[in-house]
Amino acid sequence: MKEKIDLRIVKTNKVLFNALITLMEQKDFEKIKISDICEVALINRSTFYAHYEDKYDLLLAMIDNLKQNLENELKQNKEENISKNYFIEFLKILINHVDEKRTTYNSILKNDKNGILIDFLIDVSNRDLISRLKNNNIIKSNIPLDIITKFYLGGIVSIGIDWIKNKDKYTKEELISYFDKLIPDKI
Amino acid sequence: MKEKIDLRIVKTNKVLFNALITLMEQKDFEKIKISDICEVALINRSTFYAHYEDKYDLLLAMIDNLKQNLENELKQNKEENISKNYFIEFLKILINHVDEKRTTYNSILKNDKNGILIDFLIDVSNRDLISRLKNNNIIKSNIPLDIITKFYLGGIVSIGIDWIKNKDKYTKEELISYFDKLIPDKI
DNA sequence: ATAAATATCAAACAAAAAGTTTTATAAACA
DNA sequence: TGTTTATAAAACTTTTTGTTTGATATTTAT
Repeated sequence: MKEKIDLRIVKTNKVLFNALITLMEQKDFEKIKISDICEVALINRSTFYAHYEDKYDLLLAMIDNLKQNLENELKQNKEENISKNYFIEFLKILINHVDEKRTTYNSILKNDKNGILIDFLIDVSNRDLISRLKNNNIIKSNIPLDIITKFYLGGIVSIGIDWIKNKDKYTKEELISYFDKLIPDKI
Repeated sequence: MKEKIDLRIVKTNKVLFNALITLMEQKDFEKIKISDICEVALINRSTFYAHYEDKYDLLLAMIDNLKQNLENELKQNKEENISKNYFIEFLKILINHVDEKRTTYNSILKNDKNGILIDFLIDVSNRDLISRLKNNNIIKSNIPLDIITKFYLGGIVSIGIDWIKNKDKYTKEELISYFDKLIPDKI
């Protein structure tokens, strides 16, 4: 089913991802040159072009990789842990995931690439959020469901962005308790 | 107090803004060349460099211009109309403003520049939102105020983005009623 | 209406970055 | 161990950026 990928390719991708993150911490995405990336990654420029069209292509691949990591962590938890409060469970995993990869997320957000992040969060969290909102007044209030989910996820991402940018402003536990209060369960 | 700006400069700025919007509808911001912009704007490339450092500089100027427009519309309304429900009033003006400049906002959002938009909205709407949230349970729930405002504004922007992208999915009136229901007044 | 100021244009230029190609080498695979 | 294939190195072309010059046209101010 899943083909083995040449170790060299895996390695090259890794150093490219790391180089991009490092550079995005230092300067605007727009100002980063492909030659900069290769220099930091210690690979040849022709090798870069063998894998990616341009730096934007590389960025998308990196974000896709992040998403896969998160999805794996979520799947693993679903198998082990069967709690009733799916959404809070989801938020805990999300927050831990982001916390562990804070540098990466920070560099993405610093460069205004959060539209991509919101889409991916919506994709990944929709079901759990809906399970939380079911049976409450909001969901009965004839507002379309996609509007409701966009609203709460937008709010979560907005706070999340602030949290990533301002490390140690709030603890993870505080964050979860805020979300818990702001997103209606049963009213 | 305010100095007169040479008509030629005003004109150049206008065609540059328009050209950028036109191009952002067609392709990614990253892929737009300064020579493209000048070609569409029908100005010389050296004229571009006389005004802006690069295309990002131009984008920021364009967004700043939008913000000033919105602020003027808000100020005007504040003088004419003294309603008690400041925040809904604010939302109405905001929605009309965005609707009139839909192409512009759409092109900005398509290109993942919404981080900038959220900051500017927070800047522009904070007071009215807080006036709405005062005296309700949320604000008494010992969640920091900036968390609360970020949450609701993030939600509003997230829905707004969807609305701009999917024209005519909901009417302006529906949109306002959704916001009104989703953002607690008194509970 | 005219003079002075200045923004734009045109064209040529230098420099930087992107992107391609070839061959040799080294690493991974089977 | 032999075969495959990714990477490196280096030279090269093309594209795009950014700057400079002087001539021209437009705007402003008198």
